[in-house]
Amino acid sequence: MLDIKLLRNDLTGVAEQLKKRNFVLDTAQFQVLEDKRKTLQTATQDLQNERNTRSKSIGQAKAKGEDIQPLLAEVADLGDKLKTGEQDLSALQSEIDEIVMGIPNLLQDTVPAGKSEDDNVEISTWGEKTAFDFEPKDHVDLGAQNGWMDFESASKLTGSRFVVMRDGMARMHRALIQFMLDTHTTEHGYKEVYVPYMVNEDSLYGTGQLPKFAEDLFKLEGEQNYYLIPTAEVPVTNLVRDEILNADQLPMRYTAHTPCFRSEAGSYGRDTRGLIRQHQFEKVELLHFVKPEESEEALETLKRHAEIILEKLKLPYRTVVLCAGDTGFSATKTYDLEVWLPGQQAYREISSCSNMKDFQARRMQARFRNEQGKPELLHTLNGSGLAVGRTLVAVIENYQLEDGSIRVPDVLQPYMGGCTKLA
RNA sequence: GGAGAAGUGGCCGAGUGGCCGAAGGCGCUCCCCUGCUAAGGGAGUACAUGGUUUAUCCCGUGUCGAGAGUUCGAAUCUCUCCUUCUCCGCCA
Repeated sequence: MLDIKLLRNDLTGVAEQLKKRNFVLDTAQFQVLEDKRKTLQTATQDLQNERNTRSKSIGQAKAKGEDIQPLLAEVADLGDKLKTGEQDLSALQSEIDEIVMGIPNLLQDTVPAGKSEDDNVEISTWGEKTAFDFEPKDHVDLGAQNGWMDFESASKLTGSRFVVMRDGMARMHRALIQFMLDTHTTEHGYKEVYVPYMVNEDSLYGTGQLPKFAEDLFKLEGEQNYYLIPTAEVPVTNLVRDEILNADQLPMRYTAHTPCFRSEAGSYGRDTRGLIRQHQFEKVELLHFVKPEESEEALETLKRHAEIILEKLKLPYRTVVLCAGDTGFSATKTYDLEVWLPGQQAYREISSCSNMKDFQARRMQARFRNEQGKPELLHTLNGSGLAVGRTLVAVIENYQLEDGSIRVPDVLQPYMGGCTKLA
């Protein structure tokens, strides 16, 4: 969430900046609620003050053995007045909170204008689009051999947008996870964490999936109100919720492999073929917790760590910076890595790296002790390093041979017992 | 799942209705003393938030696991919930 003080002091400025996102902030409504809040809060606190002062004098009088009956009579009607005041204030406060929680983050100046993904700006490319002297197949056709990728069985077991993988494909999928984690922990300085795949509502509020994006989540039945995680970002970022870290603990870098569960409501008909858009997929996530002045550079570092995975796998890709209209709710700036898929003759998103600055930290009260010894909100960043299922798609499409067999990338061979080819 | 105990500041820990935002200790910061080391003395040190402020200061409000209640007044009493620990049971 945004800083409420910023909204109070510069409401029109904030509204102006949000236009870049096509987000319309009802400033008049906010102003009215804020004015009411100010009056009501001051009045209520005055009443509380009066109650406290009087109660104190009753205590003192009683201690001296004086008659407190007259004093009690004076306070008689205070309680009711106070109660209504407190209730009204808390109702008003929730109304304001709901509005503030629904406001997206402000964008960095370097984010290009634009409405949709068509306006994203390419900033770099790596590798040549893989050339074939035959007609390359897409991953669904390649995966159909030997039952490597079996969508029919998955739909029998569960439904659409799931997959069963077998044999070498399942092994390569697992190898990718190990390879990514090992690279990040041994070469990029990340700490590996294992976290719950179900989280409570507080965690989802902390990272911003709630209250606005509940329809994207799988909620479990039962009394606990747990949700399946849509990304490791949720449990890992919430590790610092309500914590005050020492400055020397920053920067903190975590990597985690988790499955991710997404309802994909609203994406009916999109990417229905193959592995691209599933209800359940694996992801290796990268997270940084940093001091505010370090976060913009940290985004470059994090993005680079994700790029290196693609380069080690020798997969051609490009990096784009998302335009204003395509940048996610909590982010100030996002880079997407898009890998080349010969089967689709297109670049497809395989990693998304974002700097949330203090937007999540404020919701979570995630802080560190600064040089003055005062708690200060830290900045959070996260990115995929990488989405495993889509990486598998990229590997098999780019490494396919004419007979449908698939070469194993050099860096994966040690993770597959030296296997060099899936056939 | 059954029985019991407990949750207080960065940490440990006292506190059973008013003088408690909270003793004491540890840690940390500043100062003094001490010609190394070791040790000693003094002061300060929770968070959020409202008013005011560039910021501090100041004044107020809220917060002792969470929520509700009793009361003029709750860390303290009552209820519900959550979490942790111990013992028993079950179990990958």
